[in-house]
Amino acid sequence: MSSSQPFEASSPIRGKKSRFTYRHLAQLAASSTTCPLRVIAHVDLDAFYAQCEMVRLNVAEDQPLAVQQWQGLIAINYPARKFGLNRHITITEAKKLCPNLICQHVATWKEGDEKWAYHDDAFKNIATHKVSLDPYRLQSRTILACIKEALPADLQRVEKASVDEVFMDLSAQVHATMLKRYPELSGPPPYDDPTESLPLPPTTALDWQADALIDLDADETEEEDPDWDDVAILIGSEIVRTVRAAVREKLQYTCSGGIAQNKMIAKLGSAHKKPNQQTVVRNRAVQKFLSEFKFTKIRGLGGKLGEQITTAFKTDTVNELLPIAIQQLKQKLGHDTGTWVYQIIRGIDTRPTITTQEQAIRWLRIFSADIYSRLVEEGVVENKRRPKTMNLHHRHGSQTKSRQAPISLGKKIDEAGLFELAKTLLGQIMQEGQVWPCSNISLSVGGFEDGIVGNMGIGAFLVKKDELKALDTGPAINETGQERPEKRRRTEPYTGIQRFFKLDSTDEHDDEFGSQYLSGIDTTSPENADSNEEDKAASSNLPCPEATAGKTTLSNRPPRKHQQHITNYMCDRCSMALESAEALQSHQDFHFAKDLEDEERTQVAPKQSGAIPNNKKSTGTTSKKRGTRNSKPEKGQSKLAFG
DNA sequence: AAGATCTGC
DNA sequence: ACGCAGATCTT
Repeated sequence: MSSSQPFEASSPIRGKKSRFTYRHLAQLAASSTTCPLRVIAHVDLDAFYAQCEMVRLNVAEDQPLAVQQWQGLIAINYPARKFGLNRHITITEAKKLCPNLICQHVATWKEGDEKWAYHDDAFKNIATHKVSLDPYRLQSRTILACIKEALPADLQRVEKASVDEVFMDLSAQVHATMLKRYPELSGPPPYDDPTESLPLPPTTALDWQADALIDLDADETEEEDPDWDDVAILIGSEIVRTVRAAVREKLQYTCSGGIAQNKMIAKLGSAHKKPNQQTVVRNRAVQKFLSEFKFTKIRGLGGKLGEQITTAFKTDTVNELLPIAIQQLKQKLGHDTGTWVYQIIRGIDTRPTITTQEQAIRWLRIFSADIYSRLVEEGVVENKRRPKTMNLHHRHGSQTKSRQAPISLGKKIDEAGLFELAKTLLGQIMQEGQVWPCSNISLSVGGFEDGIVGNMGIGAFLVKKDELKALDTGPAINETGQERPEKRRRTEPYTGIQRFFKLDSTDEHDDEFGSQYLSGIDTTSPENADSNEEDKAASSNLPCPEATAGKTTLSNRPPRKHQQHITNYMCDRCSMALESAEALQSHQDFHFAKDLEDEERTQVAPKQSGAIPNNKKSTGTTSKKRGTRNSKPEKGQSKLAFG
């Protein structure tokens, strides 16, 4: 239990203002990922496989039980853990330590059977049986449905993170509850100015009930009045308690919860006290909470990257990593990874998502221009090389989708054509189910072929789309009835396994294709290179048969190498890309100020804002301005940052 | 699309 | 420390 005391009721301190504004409140309603009031919960089933078996076999709650897979144990319930059992001991050791233990083998498919079943003798039939985890997946689905049922249909945002974990963005629901409980928040902001501070919450004691409450950071005191983020997270905690009670009552399962401002902290929170408890990590407690961890506990740092950091900085604790300057981190880990680590150990795990089709299309315009400029460098204009397919990747929560399409033969490749094709692919992705908010969208072209110098004349423009598509995969004859040049045909993927020419491959060296393939464009250009010498050596002068543009990288994973990283912060109003959340915020405030000015001048609220750099009707203009990859983008303009 | 590798459980 | 599955990366 927490050692902290509950808040004392006291009168509001006059003259003090909330740190939050009406804009923040509106962002909360919209579940904006950058909202400082945001409430995220992580719910984790306790020893999940073991609980599944307990429920299935209807054994007593305090009965020690382990789930067996061949000769090993893959799950131990909490009663059994009291006997010192863990996943790495043998069955015999386990039984010795806990004679009363139930060892239940997982279900298996028996050779020839039509369905999996629980076989008593499975553990000695490893040769003829195959493990089935289907029972757990089925339970997982039932539990997820139960969780969703416990939340308001119109405000819920539930994301399945794994078979036994769920993230919930409670922001919208918390917002609704706040308005109900504190009617003073419902009114319009003073002067209709969303940058106005909210009134402070009344300082009646916040009732944290039985939650494990993480102590506040050293420089914070409980005596200070709570602000709205404390209220929001408290409401979130109430919701989580309700959800857990529903799962417990309807399905018998216990789970643990973490409530915090972002996914990373929420997940650490749910693991903090188990089983059957929930932990609240208030914003004012994040630093203290985090500093006590080994950073290898943080998602994404458990593996090679964590090892790399440990080696580089001779520590595995968050505390000792905190004083390391961001430049140092960048130097040892690369620009993107360094930046990510710097932020993640400070509990910062929030990047904006793409929330509308319009916003996605604005990115696609940028990506198309970027890819086109790379293609120009590749000699696409001179028909030296030509990509055959375009691929659009998309991510919504944990769900990813991708669509690809052939790039019409015969047609000249240009920026507008690429953009149109990209939009078509986006349309296809949007046709099936939930799409927004989207945490990752990326565009690539691939399947490069060397110089097509055949007679691809005016006839190409007279062929319908569908016919072109057929030609793409069909016989090696072009639309004018001519056979394709020999060189072209030889690069077709006959086998279904893709093969690539080296960029600089020649007729004499065709047989080497694929040997030096590198996925993703080499972004380690000299002027932007990070100081990882090994990487530089590996990537310089290597062929780049695939051009990828655009990653709005998922915030809860470290960035990857060899992937171009595009500034994630784009203004909704004018498509301008900014370097940071702070920059975006002040940029938007600029819009706001300008709107007010305009309003005063004209007395009529103009809906249109000022500059729209990327929405000019001719994409050609912007692409010229952006120029080739060698020209550094101007500050404040749409900008590509290279990792 | 298929195989390889990484990661977490 | 092992076996498995899902995600991500490579080809």
